[in-house]
Amino acid sequence: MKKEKDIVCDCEAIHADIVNEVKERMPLDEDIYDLSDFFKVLGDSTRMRIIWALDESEMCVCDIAVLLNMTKSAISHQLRALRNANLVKFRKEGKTVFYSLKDDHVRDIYEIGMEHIREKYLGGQNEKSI
Amino acid sequence: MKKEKDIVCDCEAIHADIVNEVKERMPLDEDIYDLSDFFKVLGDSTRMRIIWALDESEMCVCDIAVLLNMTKSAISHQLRALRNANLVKFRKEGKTVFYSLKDDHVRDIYEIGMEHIREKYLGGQNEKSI
DNA sequence: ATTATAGTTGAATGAATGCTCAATTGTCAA
DNA sequence: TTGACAATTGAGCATTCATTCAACTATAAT
Repeated sequence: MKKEKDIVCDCEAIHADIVNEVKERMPLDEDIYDLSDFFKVLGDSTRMRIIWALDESEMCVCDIAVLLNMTKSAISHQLRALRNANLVKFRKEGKTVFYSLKDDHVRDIYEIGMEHIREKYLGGQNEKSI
Repeated sequence: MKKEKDIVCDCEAIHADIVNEVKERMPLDEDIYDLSDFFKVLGDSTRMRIIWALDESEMCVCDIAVLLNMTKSAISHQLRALRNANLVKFRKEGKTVFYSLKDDHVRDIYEIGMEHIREKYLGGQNEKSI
């Protein structure tokens, strides 16, 4: 543990007024952590493919594994992450477990994400010399 | 044309019809990677705090470092990630570099994120898995 | 009970990643 | 030029994380 008095930063605030003002408005660390943890779940291509697939249709673990050409174990691990993030729900039917998206938040979110991605290339602010 | 020979999964598709149907609708891998990479940038608490701070006010690297109690180097590294993700822009003024948010997408995105987080605890029927 | 299948879990491993440290660039002022 | 400061960069290190592997549970059929 570090002592509170330790100066972590190797500089002084250049604009102390702005820093202090922003500091007062900063949200709780807990909220920041929750939010970034949530996005962290979306920040993996395997989980994103699972989400995309479940947005098309409810599917069992085996189906997803075949679809994505991965092992059931790998899929199951990632489904747990999605469950913990409250992004998917499931129902059991015999030996089979069917997963599906929990709500429409995910759809909204990756639509905005795609919008941003597209603008990144359309707006071509740099290195797009046409 | 594709044989099912190169299947890595340790199982057969239980519902082949659904799998094939979803497979046709799956987006390009490249789009999936771009999208998950985008969310990956938001999936870190330091970067999320920077974004939140820049949403309040334009700031220089040193200000952000003091605000978050981190080194300029650490902040600079993360700002580069945010630049690469097209989330922030900057302007130089002498030795100082001022960063700010590039557009309103970020705001929209973390508002939806917060909405999801809140519902997670309100509706929370997800129990701990042992 | 035995066998088979669907799914989960924990440990291990290799890759990805965030921060630190040291060196460097670029700018301003004596 | 010299020194100081803002900022960037690359290497090294420690931690995190996704996948693999093996073992395990649970359900169904014979």
